[in-house]
Amino acid sequence: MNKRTTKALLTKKKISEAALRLFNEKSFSEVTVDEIIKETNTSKGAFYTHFKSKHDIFLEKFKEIDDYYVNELVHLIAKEEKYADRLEIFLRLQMTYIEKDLGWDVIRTIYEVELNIERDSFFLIPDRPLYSILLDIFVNGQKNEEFRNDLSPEKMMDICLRTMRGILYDWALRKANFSLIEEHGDLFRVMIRGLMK
Amino acid sequence: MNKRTTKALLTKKKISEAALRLFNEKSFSEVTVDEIIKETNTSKGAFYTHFKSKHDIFLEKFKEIDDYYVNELVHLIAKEEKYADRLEIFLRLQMTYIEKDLGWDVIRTIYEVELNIERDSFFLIPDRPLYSILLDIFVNGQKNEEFRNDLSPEKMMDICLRTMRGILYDWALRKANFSLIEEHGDLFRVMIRGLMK
DNA sequence: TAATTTTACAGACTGCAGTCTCTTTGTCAA
DNA sequence: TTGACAAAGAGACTGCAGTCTGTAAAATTA
Repeated sequence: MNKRTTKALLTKKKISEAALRLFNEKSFSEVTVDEIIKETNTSKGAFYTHFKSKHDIFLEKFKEIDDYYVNELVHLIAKEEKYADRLEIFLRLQMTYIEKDLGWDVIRTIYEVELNIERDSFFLIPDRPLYSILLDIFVNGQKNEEFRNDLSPEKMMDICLRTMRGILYDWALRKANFSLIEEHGDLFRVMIRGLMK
Repeated sequence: MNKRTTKALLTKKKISEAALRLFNEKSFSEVTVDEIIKETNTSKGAFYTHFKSKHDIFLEKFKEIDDYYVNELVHLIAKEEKYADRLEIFLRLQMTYIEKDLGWDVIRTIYEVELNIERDSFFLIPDRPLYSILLDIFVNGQKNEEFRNDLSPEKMMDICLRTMRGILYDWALRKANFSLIEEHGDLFRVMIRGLMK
């Protein structure tokens, strides 16, 4: 780690922290890049050497949190015997995390940005830990004779992901005017019932 | 209808038609407002007296199509005896219409724009015919003892809408790299199974 | 029919994300 | 040590959606 890299990393950190703080104080769309660089005494050049876009700075942090948190969840569900229970608890913890820690504006922004054509998608990265956790549940839940086996585990994971995206999209759309924690259960229980033997 | 109004309506139509043609030729995001007004020999002033935004011109047409088509669907499903069958057929026809007639870019654009905070949402308008059709199915399907009755029809409609949004969001996200017509069945059958007695 | 008001429209202007070019300064090979 | 190179950063510039102000002509009122 030489002098130049150290300084560069510091600049990146400075920009990232200021930006995230501002996103939090206002909302993502109300913060401008000019504001961020003014606040940090940097420049457009500095900003765009470190981040591909204004969204990128946001997604980078999100990835970090997402990975960390999802990995934590694995341990919390591992003690459940039934995979259907693991799934239910996992989904509940996810929704709780999203509602309490991430919040509405974060989800709204991510779901909006993911549909931008120019940018590369985060949801489509195949090795998100979220995907392997779900797949594991369905593979083993089928072996355990809990889930139907006329659908492949991959198919079931797709169904589950689409259902999650549906409620999260709706939550973002409605500006969080219902509680994810309270309402996710109805939808997911219907889905799980449809997936069981 | 006086002279001024007639001319204004003509201008609006001219802009709308040119814009929709261009959106179709390229894609929504590749067409600029400047291009539209140049093509139609009009001006920013003209454009923005008739449309609230570039998205608006698009949504206006979409509403029209949506209403027309959804109203048509009512008749096509009315002959089915079982409400669960009505629901399944309705969903299949919807997905077919979306995949064949609307296309991926239209759905992508709408789902993206709906998450914009500044604009008023189309999905949240309570009297979309889509909503009354679904509600009718659940109300009568419950009376008919087909669907479970520990969930209100409104709740069931929410579940159904969220599931639809989930698959459509995913389809838009994946740039239509799977066929809605072929794949919607797995998801919706799981949902319907979860909703049945 | 003259005076006043309204409105469709023209086009200059603003705000913002993102790009491009140029400069400075640290790094590395000889 | 020095000369070539690379990479961090500065800031002017571009492209685009949307706003603002001014104007001509139609509609309305007197």
